[in-house]
Amino acid sequence: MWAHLKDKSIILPAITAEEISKQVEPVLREMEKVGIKLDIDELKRFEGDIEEKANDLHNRILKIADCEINIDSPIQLADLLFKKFKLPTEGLKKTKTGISTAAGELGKIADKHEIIKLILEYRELKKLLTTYLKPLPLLVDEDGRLHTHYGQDTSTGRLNSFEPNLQNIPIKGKWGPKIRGCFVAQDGYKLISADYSQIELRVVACLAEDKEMMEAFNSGKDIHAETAADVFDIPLAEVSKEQRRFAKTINFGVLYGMSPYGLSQALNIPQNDAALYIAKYFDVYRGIKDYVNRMIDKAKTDGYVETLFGAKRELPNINSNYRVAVDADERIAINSPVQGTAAEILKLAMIRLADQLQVLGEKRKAKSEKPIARLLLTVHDELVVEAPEEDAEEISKLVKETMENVVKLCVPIEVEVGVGKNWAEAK
DNA sequence: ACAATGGTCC
DNA sequence: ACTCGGACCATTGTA
Repeated sequence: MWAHLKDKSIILPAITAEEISKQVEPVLREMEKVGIKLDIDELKRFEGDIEEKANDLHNRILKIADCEINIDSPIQLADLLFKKFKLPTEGLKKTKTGISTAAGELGKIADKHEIIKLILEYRELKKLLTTYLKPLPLLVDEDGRLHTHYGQDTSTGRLNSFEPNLQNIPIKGKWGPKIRGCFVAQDGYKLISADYSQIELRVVACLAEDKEMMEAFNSGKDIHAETAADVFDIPLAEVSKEQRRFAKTINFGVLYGMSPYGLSQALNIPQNDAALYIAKYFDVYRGIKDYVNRMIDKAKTDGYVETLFGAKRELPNINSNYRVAVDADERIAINSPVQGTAAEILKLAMIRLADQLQVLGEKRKAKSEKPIARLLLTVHDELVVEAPEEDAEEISKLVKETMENVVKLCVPIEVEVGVGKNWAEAK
């Protein structure tokens, strides 16, 4: 499917998707066994702080509600907001059971009643408590380390993490970095975080062989600003914050098979405007437009699409009579090769890195008893490594080099590395 | 036990 | 009326 790419600037190792999955397997098992240290004392302190705040919010909400409802029940909450308080439901999404109380919907009526802000804040804290702060300490071993399990049974080839999932540890908001900061290096060690910069956009630029997007990656540092300049047809220096934000959303939207409606929702603009931006985007990035059409055609003809290393994704509904099902499969056809190829690049990097760290460990064995650097975590486009303090800077360079050179695409692959005592600091 | 709802991450 | 890719997990409420 991608054979035509391979005789150009792209250089891929001779390995199949199947073989990548097989070879990454022992790497995953070792990472599970090693685990990552959790600073339980620190986590408990945050738990106490947040529990107190959540309780306070809970009390204030019930006082305003002036009745005994369960705030955690969307049904009861909707009754309170839309029946008792008669808040406007116009423009709010509906669910099978009534009016949606999802954060995005409540945000739309946040200025209609003081209780909304309290509910949103309560929800945020409750989430942190029940999903992270309370359960995680129960799962650490006698050495204070947390051992996730990694799987590969996803539809795109990405890795998944469970019991516990360490791929959705908070990072945003006031508390995110504090919680991530509780994932720490063991004594005498540092954590190295290395993440691919815009890997999926770089991949699609290459799969699509889009001249303009390749140029953006080759020339500029800030791809979203470059895209804004291209789409709004202005010099890079004149791109406003707003325009960059738009461009960023469109760039992401492309990877997901965005519709005018989806973009209008994401940007909170009229659907007509969104349609115009998309049209302009595809006008500028002709190659991307062609890629989208090629993937849909391919799916309709063959019933599947595939990644750069040949992992297939079946699309059983692509020729169905139900438009929603067809639309859904079309979006998958657009996204899967991109997401899947990015996943393959990361897994390949893990295989290579594990290998190099192994070699390094053997060399060092003579001099020191200390285990050398070890791979701890993988989060889709990021790797977390634990290395002896004195080696951390050197190892971080090795990690970066390895990740950047595991394949050669038509645009440079860039990896951002950071070193720190904990996961938050390393990012 | 399971569906529905909601929320965290990339 | 509804709509954007891929995961995991908590809670409610029903079966």
